[in-house]
Amino acid sequence: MAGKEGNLPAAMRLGHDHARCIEEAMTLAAELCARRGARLTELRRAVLEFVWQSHAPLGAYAILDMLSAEGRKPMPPTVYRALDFLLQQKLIHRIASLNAYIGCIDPGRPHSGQHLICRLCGTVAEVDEEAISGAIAASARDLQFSVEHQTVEVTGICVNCVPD
Amino acid sequence: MAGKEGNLPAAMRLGHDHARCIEEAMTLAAELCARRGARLTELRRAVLEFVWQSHAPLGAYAILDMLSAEGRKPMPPTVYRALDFLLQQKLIHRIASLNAYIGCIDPGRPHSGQHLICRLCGTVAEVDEEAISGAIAASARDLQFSVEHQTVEVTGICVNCVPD
DNA sequence: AATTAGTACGTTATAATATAACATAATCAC
DNA sequence: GTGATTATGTTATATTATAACGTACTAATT
Ligand SMILES: [Zn+2]
Ligand SMILES: [Zn+2]
Ligand SMILES: [Zn+2]
Ligand SMILES: [Zn+2]
Repeated sequence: MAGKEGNLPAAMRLGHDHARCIEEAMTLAAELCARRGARLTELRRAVLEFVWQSHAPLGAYAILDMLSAEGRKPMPPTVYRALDFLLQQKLIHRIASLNAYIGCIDPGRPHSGQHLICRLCGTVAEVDEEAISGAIAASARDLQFSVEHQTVEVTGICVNCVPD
Repeated sequence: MAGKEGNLPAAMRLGHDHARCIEEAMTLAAELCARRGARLTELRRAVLEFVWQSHAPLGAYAILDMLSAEGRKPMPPTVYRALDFLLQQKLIHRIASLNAYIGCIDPGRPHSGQHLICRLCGTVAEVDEEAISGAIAASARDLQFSVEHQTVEVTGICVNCVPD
Protein backbone atom coordinates (compact mmCIF):
# COMPACT_ATOMS: atom_id res chain seq x y z
CA MET A 1 0.00 0.00 0.00
CA ALA A 2 1.03 3.63 -0.47
CA GLY A 3 2.87 5.43 2.32
CA LYS A 4 1.33 8.33 4.15
CA GLU A 5 2.70 10.71 1.55
CA GLY A 6 1.06 8.88 -1.30
CA ASN A 7 -1.36 11.46 -2.63
CA LEU A 8 -0.45 14.53 -0.68
CA PRO A 9 0.05 17.89 -2.39
CA ALA A 10 3.70 18.78 -2.88
CA ALA A 11 3.55 21.35 -0.10
CA MET A 12 3.03 18.56 2.41
CA ARG A 13 5.59 16.11 1.03
CA LEU A 14 8.71 16.81 3.01
CA GLY A 15 11.25 15.47 0.57
CA HIS A 16 9.76 16.84 -2.61
CA ASP A 17 11.86 18.50 -5.27
CA HIS A 18 11.04 22.09 -4.48
CA ALA A 19 13.48 23.50 -6.99
CA ARG A 20 11.21 21.92 -9.54
CA CYS A 21 8.13 23.55 -7.94
CA ILE A 22 9.81 26.90 -8.40
CA GLU A 23 11.00 26.23 -11.91
CA GLU A 24 7.66 24.96 -13.11
CA ALA A 25 5.84 27.87 -11.52
CA MET A 26 8.14 30.42 -13.10
CA THR A 27 8.01 28.80 -16.52
CA LEU A 28 4.24 28.55 -16.45
CA ALA A 29 3.93 32.15 -15.27
CA ALA A 30 6.05 33.34 -18.19
CA GLU A 31 3.99 31.34 -20.66
CA LEU A 32 0.67 32.52 -19.30
CA CYS A 33 1.70 36.15 -19.24
CA ALA A 34 3.05 35.94 -22.77
CA ARG A 35 -0.16 34.31 -23.98
CA ARG A 36 -2.22 37.03 -22.26
CA GLY A 37 -0.08 39.97 -23.33
CA ALA A 38 0.64 40.73 -19.69
CA ARG A 39 4.08 41.99 -18.84
CA LEU A 40 5.94 39.85 -16.33
CA THR A 41 8.59 42.45 -15.63
CA GLU A 42 11.80 41.73 -13.76
CA LEU A 43 10.34 43.12 -10.54
CA ARG A 44 7.18 41.04 -10.82
CA ARG A 45 9.23 37.99 -11.67
CA ALA A 46 11.42 38.56 -8.64
CA VAL A 47 8.41 38.94 -6.35
CA LEU A 48 6.82 35.79 -7.73
CA GLU A 49 10.04 33.88 -7.23
CA PHE A 50 10.31 35.05 -3.63
CA VAL A 51 6.73 33.98 -3.01
CA TRP A 52 7.62 30.56 -4.37
CA GLN A 53 10.73 30.18 -2.18
CA SER A 54 8.66 28.01 0.12
CA HIS A 55 5.18 26.66 0.61
CA ALA A 56 4.61 29.04 3.49
CA PRO A 57 2.95 32.30 2.52
CA LEU A 58 5.01 35.48 2.54
CA GLY A 59 3.96 38.90 3.81
CA ALA A 60 4.38 42.01 1.69
CA TYR A 61 7.00 43.45 4.02
CA ALA A 62 8.97 40.24 4.04
CA ILE A 63 9.10 40.50 0.27
CA LEU A 64 10.15 44.12 0.65
CA ASP A 65 13.03 43.04 2.88
CA MET A 66 14.11 40.33 0.44
CA LEU A 67 14.16 42.81 -2.43
CA SER A 68 16.16 45.20 -0.27
CA ALA A 69 18.68 42.49 0.53
CA GLU A 70 19.05 41.99 -3.23
CA GLY A 71 20.08 45.58 -3.79
CA ARG A 72 16.81 47.05 -4.94
CA LYS A 73 15.31 49.34 -2.35
CA PRO A 74 11.66 49.45 -3.24
CA MET A 75 8.98 51.18 -1.20
CA PRO A 76 5.76 49.46 -0.12
CA PRO A 77 3.64 50.62 -3.09
CA THR A 78 6.07 48.98 -5.47
CA VAL A 79 5.68 45.64 -3.77
CA TYR A 80 1.92 45.95 -3.43
CA ARG A 81 1.62 46.80 -7.11
CA ALA A 82 3.61 43.75 -8.07
CA LEU A 83 1.42 41.63 -5.80
CA ASP A 84 -1.70 43.17 -7.32
CA PHE A 85 -0.48 42.23 -10.78
CA LEU A 86 0.25 38.67 -9.71
CA LEU A 87 -3.15 38.44 -8.04
CA GLN A 88 -4.89 39.73 -11.17
CA GLN A 89 -3.06 37.18 -13.26
CA LYS A 90 -4.02 34.60 -10.64
CA LEU A 91 -0.41 33.55 -10.25
CA ILE A 92 -0.69 33.98 -6.49
CA HIS A 93 -3.39 33.87 -3.87
CA ARG A 94 -3.80 36.09 -0.83
CA ILE A 95 -4.28 34.24 2.45
CA ALA A 96 -6.66 36.60 4.23
CA SER A 97 -6.25 35.06 7.65
CA LEU A 98 -2.49 35.60 7.51
CA ASN A 99 -2.22 38.81 5.45
CA ALA A 100 0.20 36.94 3.26
CA TYR A 101 0.66 35.68 -0.26
CA ILE A 102 1.33 32.29 -1.76
CA GLY A 103 1.90 30.89 -5.22
CA CYS A 104 -1.03 29.31 -7.03
CA ILE A 105 -0.45 25.68 -7.87
CA ASP A 106 -2.51 25.74 -11.05
CA PRO A 107 -2.70 29.24 -12.48
CA GLY A 108 -3.49 28.03 -15.98
CA ARG A 109 -6.88 26.69 -15.07
CA PRO A 110 -9.71 28.73 -13.56
CA HIS A 111 -10.50 27.32 -10.14
CA SER A 112 -11.63 28.23 -6.66
CA GLY A 113 -9.04 26.58 -4.48
CA GLN A 114 -9.03 25.84 -0.81
CA HIS A 115 -6.06 26.38 1.47
CA LEU A 116 -4.97 24.15 4.34
CA ILE A 117 -2.78 26.11 6.73
CA CYS A 118 -0.54 24.33 9.21
CA ARG A 119 -0.40 26.37 12.40
CA LEU A 120 2.92 24.77 13.38
CA CYS A 121 5.15 24.72 10.30
CA GLY A 122 3.36 27.46 8.37
CA THR A 123 2.99 25.33 5.28
CA VAL A 124 -0.05 26.05 3.16
CA ALA A 125 -1.35 23.44 0.75
CA GLU A 126 -3.77 24.44 -1.97
CA VAL A 127 -6.34 21.89 -3.01
CA ASP A 128 -9.23 22.16 -5.41
CA GLU A 129 -12.05 19.94 -4.22
CA GLU A 130 -15.16 20.04 -6.31
CA ALA A 131 -17.04 18.62 -3.32
CA ILE A 132 -16.23 21.76 -1.35
CA SER A 133 -16.67 24.40 -4.03
CA GLY A 134 -19.78 22.59 -5.25
CA ALA A 135 -21.32 22.53 -1.78
CA ILE A 136 -20.66 26.24 -1.42
CA ALA A 137 -22.12 26.95 -4.86
CA ALA A 138 -25.21 24.88 -4.06
CA SER A 139 -25.77 26.60 -0.74
CA ALA A 140 -25.39 30.02 -2.36
CA ARG A 141 -27.85 29.04 -5.08
CA ASP A 142 -30.43 28.17 -2.45
CA LEU A 143 -30.06 31.65 -1.04
CA GLN A 144 -30.10 33.21 -4.50
CA PHE A 145 -26.65 34.54 -3.75
CA SER A 146 -24.48 35.17 -6.80
CA VAL A 147 -20.95 34.01 -5.96
CA GLU A 148 -17.97 35.96 -7.22
CA HIS A 149 -15.24 34.54 -5.03
CA GLN A 150 -14.82 31.76 -2.50
CA THR A 151 -12.30 32.02 0.33
CA VAL A 152 -11.73 28.72 2.12
CA GLU A 153 -8.91 28.72 4.67
CA VAL A 154 -8.61 25.72 6.94
CA THR A 155 -6.29 26.04 9.91
CA GLY A 156 -4.91 23.06 11.77
CA ILE A 157 -1.97 20.69 11.95
CA CYS A 158 -0.50 19.08 8.86
CA VAL A 159 0.57 15.46 8.59
CA ASN A 160 4.23 16.31 9.10
CA CYS A 161 3.53 18.11 12.37
CA VAL A 162 1.34 15.56 14.14
CA PRO A 163 2.73 12.54 15.98
CA ASP A 164 2.00 9.42 13.93
CA MET B 1 -45.24 28.79 -3.62
CA ALA B 2 -43.02 30.70 -1.19
CA GLY B 3 -41.69 34.15 -2.13
CA LYS B 4 -38.05 34.71 -2.79
CA GLU B 5 -37.50 35.49 0.88
CA GLY B 6 -38.97 32.19 1.97
CA ASN B 7 -36.03 30.50 3.65
CA LEU B 8 -33.41 33.17 3.67
CA PRO B 9 -31.37 33.98 6.76
CA ALA B 10 -32.61 37.06 8.59
CA ALA B 11 -29.65 39.09 7.34
CA MET B 12 -30.99 38.83 3.82
CA ARG B 13 -34.66 39.45 4.56
CA LEU B 14 -35.11 43.16 4.04
CA GLY B 15 -38.14 43.68 6.24
CA HIS B 16 -37.13 41.48 9.14
CA ASP B 17 -37.56 42.62 12.71
CA HIS B 18 -34.01 43.55 13.42
CA ALA B 19 -34.77 44.93 16.86
CA ARG B 20 -35.63 41.36 17.71
CA CYS B 21 -32.30 40.11 16.25
CA ILE B 22 -30.52 42.47 18.61
CA GLU B 23 -32.65 41.65 21.62
CA GLU B 24 -32.33 37.92 21.15
CA ALA B 25 -28.59 38.15 20.63
CA MET B 26 -28.09 40.23 23.75
CA THR B 27 -30.30 38.03 25.88
CA LEU B 28 -28.60 34.87 24.71
CA ALA B 29 -25.16 36.42 25.25
CA ALA B 30 -26.06 37.29 28.83
CA GLU B 31 -27.36 33.79 29.47
CA LEU B 32 -24.34 32.08 27.95
CA CYS B 33 -21.86 34.23 29.83
CA ALA B 34 -23.69 33.69 33.12
CA ARG B 35 -23.75 29.96 32.53
CA ARG B 36 -20.02 29.97 31.76
CA GLY B 37 -18.97 32.27 34.58
CA ALA B 38 -17.71 34.76 32.00
CA ARG B 39 -18.16 38.44 32.78
CA LEU B 40 -20.15 40.30 30.18
CA THR B 41 -19.17 43.72 31.44
CA GLU B 42 -20.87 46.94 30.40
CA LEU B 43 -18.09 47.66 27.90
CA ARG B 44 -18.28 44.21 26.34
CA ARG B 45 -22.06 44.45 26.25
CA ALA B 46 -21.84 47.81 24.49
CA VAL B 47 -19.38 46.47 21.92
CA LEU B 48 -21.54 43.44 21.24
CA GLU B 49 -24.60 45.65 20.82
CA PHE B 50 -22.77 47.89 18.35
CA VAL B 51 -21.69 44.85 16.39
CA TRP B 52 -25.30 43.77 16.25
CA GLN B 53 -26.56 47.17 15.05
CA SER B 54 -26.69 45.72 11.55
CA HIS B 55 -25.90 42.61 9.59
CA ALA B 56 -22.87 44.29 8.06
CA PRO B 57 -19.63 43.62 9.91
CA LEU B 58 -18.05 46.43 11.87
CA GLY B 59 -14.37 47.34 12.06
CA ALA B 60 -12.60 47.82 15.38
CA TYR B 61 -12.09 51.51 14.75
CA ALA B 62 -15.72 52.03 13.81
CA ILE B 63 -16.61 50.55 17.19
CA LEU B 64 -14.06 52.85 18.77
CA ASP B 65 -15.77 55.84 17.15
CA MET B 66 -19.20 54.69 18.31
CA LEU B 67 -17.98 54.32 21.86
CA SER B 68 -16.42 57.77 21.64
CA ALA B 69 -19.69 59.24 20.43
CA GLU B 70 -21.32 57.70 23.49
CA GLY B 71 -19.06 59.57 25.87
CA ARG B 72 -16.53 56.88 26.61
CA LYS B 73 -13.16 57.60 25.05
CA PRO B 74 -11.51 54.21 24.87
CA MET B 75 -8.19 53.54 23.19
CA PRO B 76 -7.67 50.74 20.64
CA PRO B 77 -6.48 48.09 23.11
CA THR B 78 -9.71 48.46 25.07
CA VAL B 79 -11.79 47.73 22.01
CA TYR B 80 -9.58 44.87 20.85
CA ARG B 81 -9.74 43.31 24.29
CA ALA B 82 -13.50 43.44 24.27
CA LEU B 83 -13.52 41.92 20.78
CA ASP B 84 -11.11 39.19 21.93
CA PHE B 85 -13.44 38.33 24.78
CA LEU B 86 -16.44 38.16 22.46
CA LEU B 87 -14.48 36.01 20.02
CA GLN B 88 -13.40 33.64 22.79
CA GLN B 89 -17.00 33.32 23.92
CA LYS B 90 -17.89 32.79 20.28
CA LEU B 91 -20.45 35.56 20.43
CA ILE B 92 -18.93 37.17 17.35
CA HIS B 93 -16.93 36.09 14.32
CA ARG B 94 -14.07 37.88 12.63
CA ILE B 95 -14.45 38.30 8.88
CA ALA B 96 -10.84 37.97 7.77
CA SER B 97 -11.37 39.30 4.27
CA LEU B 98 -12.85 42.53 5.68
CA ASN B 99 -10.91 42.93 8.93
CA ALA B 100 -14.26 43.31 10.61
CA TYR B 101 -16.49 41.66 13.17
CA ILE B 102 -20.03 40.36 13.10
CA GLY B 103 -22.43 38.78 15.57
CA CYS B 104 -22.74 35.01 15.59
CA ILE B 105 -26.24 33.85 14.83
CA ASP B 106 -26.03 30.74 17.00
CA PRO B 107 -23.46 31.18 19.75
CA GLY B 108 -25.01 28.56 21.97
CA ARG B 109 -24.16 25.70 19.66
CA PRO B 110 -20.67 24.74 18.51
CA HIS B 111 -20.50 25.12 14.76
CA SER B 112 -18.24 26.07 11.91
CA GLY B 113 -20.27 28.61 10.03
CA GLN B 114 -19.87 30.01 6.56
CA HIS B 115 -20.28 33.67 5.67
CA LEU B 116 -21.87 35.07 2.53
CA ILE B 117 -20.69 38.63 1.98
CA CYS B 118 -22.58 40.95 -0.33
CA ARG B 119 -20.12 43.22 -2.08
CA LEU B 120 -22.82 45.84 -2.73
CA CYS B 121 -24.82 46.26 0.48
CA GLY B 122 -22.19 44.88 2.84
CA THR B 123 -24.61 42.44 4.42
CA VAL B 124 -23.09 39.24 5.71
CA ALA B 125 -25.25 36.18 6.24
CA GLU B 126 -23.97 33.32 8.34
CA VAL B 127 -25.07 29.85 7.39
CA ASP B 128 -24.07 26.49 8.75
CA GLU B 129 -24.16 23.93 5.98
CA GLU B 130 -23.10 20.47 6.93
CA ALA B 131 -22.50 19.76 3.24
CA ILE B 132 -19.78 22.42 3.21
CA SER B 133 -18.14 21.76 6.55
CA GLY B 134 -18.40 18.04 5.92
CA ALA B 135 -16.74 18.29 2.51
CA ILE B 136 -13.91 20.29 4.07
CA ALA B 137 -13.53 17.79 6.90
CA ALA B 138 -13.49 14.89 4.43
CA SER B 139 -10.88 16.53 2.23
CA ALA B 140 -8.70 17.29 5.25
CA ARG B 141 -9.03 13.72 6.44
CA ASP B 142 -7.74 12.48 3.09
CA LEU B 143 -4.66 14.63 3.57
CA GLN B 144 -4.29 13.57 7.20
CA PHE B 145 -4.73 17.21 8.13
CA SER B 146 -6.13 17.84 11.59
CA VAL B 147 -8.61 20.70 11.33
CA GLU B 148 -8.86 23.26 14.09
CA HIS B 149 -10.77 26.01 12.36
CA GLN B 150 -12.57 26.54 9.06
CA THR B 151 -12.85 29.98 7.49
CA VAL B 152 -15.35 30.10 4.63
CA GLU B 153 -16.07 33.56 3.23
CA VAL B 154 -18.06 33.78 0.04
CA THR B 155 -18.13 37.15 -1.71
CA GLY B 156 -20.75 38.08 -4.27
CA ILE B 157 -24.13 39.76 -4.68
CA CYS B 158 -27.05 39.00 -2.39
CA VAL B 159 -30.62 38.50 -3.51
CA ASN B 160 -31.59 42.05 -2.56
CA CYS B 161 -28.88 43.56 -4.70
CA VAL B 162 -29.38 41.68 -7.98
CA PRO B 163 -32.03 42.59 -10.53
CA ASP B 164 -34.80 39.97 -10.42
C1' DA C 1 -13.89 44.93 57.09
C1' DA C 2 -9.12 44.32 55.58
C1' DT C 3 -6.09 41.34 52.66
C1' DT C 4 -5.11 39.41 48.67
C1' DA C 5 -5.41 37.38 43.96
C1' DG C 6 -7.26 37.72 39.82
C1' DT C 7 -9.46 40.15 36.16
C1' DA C 8 -10.69 44.15 33.51
C1' DC C 9 -9.69 48.54 31.95
C1' DG C 10 -6.77 52.90 31.08
C1' DT C 11 -2.82 54.83 28.77
C1' DT C 12 1.23 55.47 25.99
C1' DA C 13 3.68 54.04 22.44
C1' DT C 14 4.56 51.47 18.45
C1' DA C 15 4.16 47.59 15.08
C1' DA C 16 2.31 45.69 10.90
C1' DT C 17 -0.33 46.06 6.81
C1' DA C 18 -1.93 48.85 3.06
C1' DT C 19 -3.05 52.87 0.02
C1' DA C 20 -3.40 57.86 -1.92
C1' DA C 21 -1.28 61.05 -4.77
C1' DC C 22 1.91 62.58 -7.76
C1' DA C 23 6.56 62.35 -10.38
C1' DT C 24 9.58 59.91 -13.49
C1' DA C 25 10.89 56.26 -16.56
C1' DA C 26 10.27 52.53 -19.55
C1' DT C 27 7.58 50.38 -23.27
C1' DC C 28 4.40 50.16 -27.00
C1' DA C 29 1.57 51.68 -31.10
C1' DC C 30 1.79 54.29 -34.88
C1' DG D 1 10.69 59.30 -33.47
C1' DT D 2 6.23 61.08 -31.20
C1' DG D 3 2.65 60.46 -28.29
C1' DA D 4 -0.04 57.32 -25.45
C1' DT D 5 0.18 53.84 -22.19
C1' DT D 6 2.02 51.26 -18.64
C1' DA D 7 5.29 50.50 -14.93
C1' DT D 8 7.99 52.12 -11.31
C1' DG D 9 9.85 55.64 -7.91
C1' DT D 10 8.81 58.57 -4.04
C1' DT D 11 6.62 60.90 -0.23
C1' DA D 12 3.26 60.81 2.83
C1' DT D 13 -0.40 58.85 5.31
C1' DA D 14 -4.27 55.60 6.40
C1' DT D 15 -5.81 51.45 8.60
C1' DT D 16 -5.53 47.58 11.59
C1' DA D 17 -3.47 45.59 15.60
C1' DT D 18 -0.46 44.78 19.70
C1' DA D 19 3.28 45.42 23.48
C1' DA D 20 4.07 47.04 27.87
C1' DC D 21 2.88 48.84 32.01
C1' DG D 22 -0.17 51.05 35.44
C1' DT D 23 -4.61 51.53 37.85
C1' DA D 24 -9.14 50.08 39.27
C1' DC D 25 -12.45 46.96 40.01
C1' DT D 26 -14.23 42.19 41.60
C1' DA D 27 -14.39 38.19 44.23
C1' DA D 28 -12.93 35.17 47.41
C1' DT D 29 -10.42 34.55 52.08
C1' DT D 30 -9.42 35.67 56.51
ZN1 LIG E 1 7.58 22.66 -3.42
ZN1 LIG F 1 -4.82 28.42 -7.02
ZN1 LIG G 1 -31.48 41.35 11.83
ZN1 LIG H 1 -21.54 31.57 14.17
